[in-house]
Amino acid sequence: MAGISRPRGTDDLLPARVAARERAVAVGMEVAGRYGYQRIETPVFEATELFVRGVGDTTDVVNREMYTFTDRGGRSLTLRPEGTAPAVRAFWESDLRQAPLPVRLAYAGPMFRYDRPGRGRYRQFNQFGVEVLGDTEPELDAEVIALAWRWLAALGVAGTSLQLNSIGDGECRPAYRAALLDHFEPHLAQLPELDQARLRRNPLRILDSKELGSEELLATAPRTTDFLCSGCREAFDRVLQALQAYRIPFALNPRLVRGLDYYVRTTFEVWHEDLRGAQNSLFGGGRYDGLSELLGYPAAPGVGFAAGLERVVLLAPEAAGPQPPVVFLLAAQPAAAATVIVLAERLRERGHEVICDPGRRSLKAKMRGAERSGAALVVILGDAELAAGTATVRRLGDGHQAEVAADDLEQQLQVLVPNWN
RNA sequence: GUGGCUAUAGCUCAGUUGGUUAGAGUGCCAGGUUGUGGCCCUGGAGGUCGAGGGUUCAAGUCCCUCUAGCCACCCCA
Repeated sequence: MAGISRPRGTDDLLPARVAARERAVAVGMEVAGRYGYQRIETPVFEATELFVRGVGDTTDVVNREMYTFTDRGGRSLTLRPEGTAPAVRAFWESDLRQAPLPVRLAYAGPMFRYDRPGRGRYRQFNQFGVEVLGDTEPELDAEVIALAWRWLAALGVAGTSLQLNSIGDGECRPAYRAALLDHFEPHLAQLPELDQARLRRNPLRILDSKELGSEELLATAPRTTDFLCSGCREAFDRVLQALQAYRIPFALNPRLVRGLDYYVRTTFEVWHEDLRGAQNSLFGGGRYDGLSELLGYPAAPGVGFAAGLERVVLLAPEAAGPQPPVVFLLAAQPAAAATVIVLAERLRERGHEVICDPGRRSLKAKMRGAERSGAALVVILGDAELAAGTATVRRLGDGHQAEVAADDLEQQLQVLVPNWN
């Protein structure tokens, strides 16, 4: 087809899919509200520096996936690739910092990453996420996970598994990193090229390698959880205990490392069996106690998660909720057109959903239109009704039909459809 | 960013070894006598066969480039 098509990796949402996504967000905000989280919105673009410093300049997100541009004032701006760094910035720039800690926040909105598109992966995608700022209590990690878990349950998403790990902090991670390097270094030459590069750039990343040549070495590699310092060890134990109290099943996954640099201690992802291969991650998150300082602010520990709404919606069963009854008002003859419009407006003012067809098409065509619109009732006005001051009301479905006084239309409609609201 | 597969009406797809005006189902519009939907019947609109080049007497069918989607990798949501 000629003409201009939408940019790669973007999508037009038709009414049914808009409704599905809005439902996912609404349910998420409702569940979050029950845990005391309040919604915020931050700009879609931010200073580029916010992500370079927050997410980390060794990450793919920053290296090659950012939509960065210079505005007319010479500032380098970036369409946000994630929501955590903006939330921390907003915390410090607003009076949230004076609120009692911890601050519990929820957000939803579009994110942008210049990645190669595929099923469940878009260049503009939507996330729902929460952040808890200003507190290091490990039970908060479990709270965030619980909230996310309940959200999926409320949407009817089944077949998920919670993958959990602790990657330590500034105190114990250097020792672990050294042990990891010791383990792989003697065999460096035999490793696939990709994994050699990983060891150089970001050693932890080798843990989620899927390269065949590394399998054996990975199986015997040291585990993050064996190197935790006492602080991290105790915190992780408390997370596990809290999750048990929440009755949330989890799978310990010592090879779960996350791609963003700011994570410490708890990391987690939720996987789904039907999302094959690369895009099996429904959402991910973790603790990021050092992020605030990376951004140049005072310390503010935090924990949170972000979920990909496109992937969640892909797995959520259709919610075919009860549709409000719709009235279809039509003119049988041109003379009734004005009256049809007047009556339609009167019903709309009272909150009813009304489709109006005062045009010149045949009655038969209009009736077919009414049928296909999904309306519950048709109101017909023509020469006969005008002369008598009445309206003909027909119930689609069973074909019941009645003549009612036009002035009394709304009340008569309620009689014909008992559960009218 | 790497490799592979795919691309024909709004949608789902046919289209035989390259050969006349490219089809079906569904959807859409209109009719089947005068003011009535669903079922049925009939008719109509709608495609520069993703875009651009090339080979050939002849290309939807073969070749190249580009674009987009899907799969695997990379990475993540």
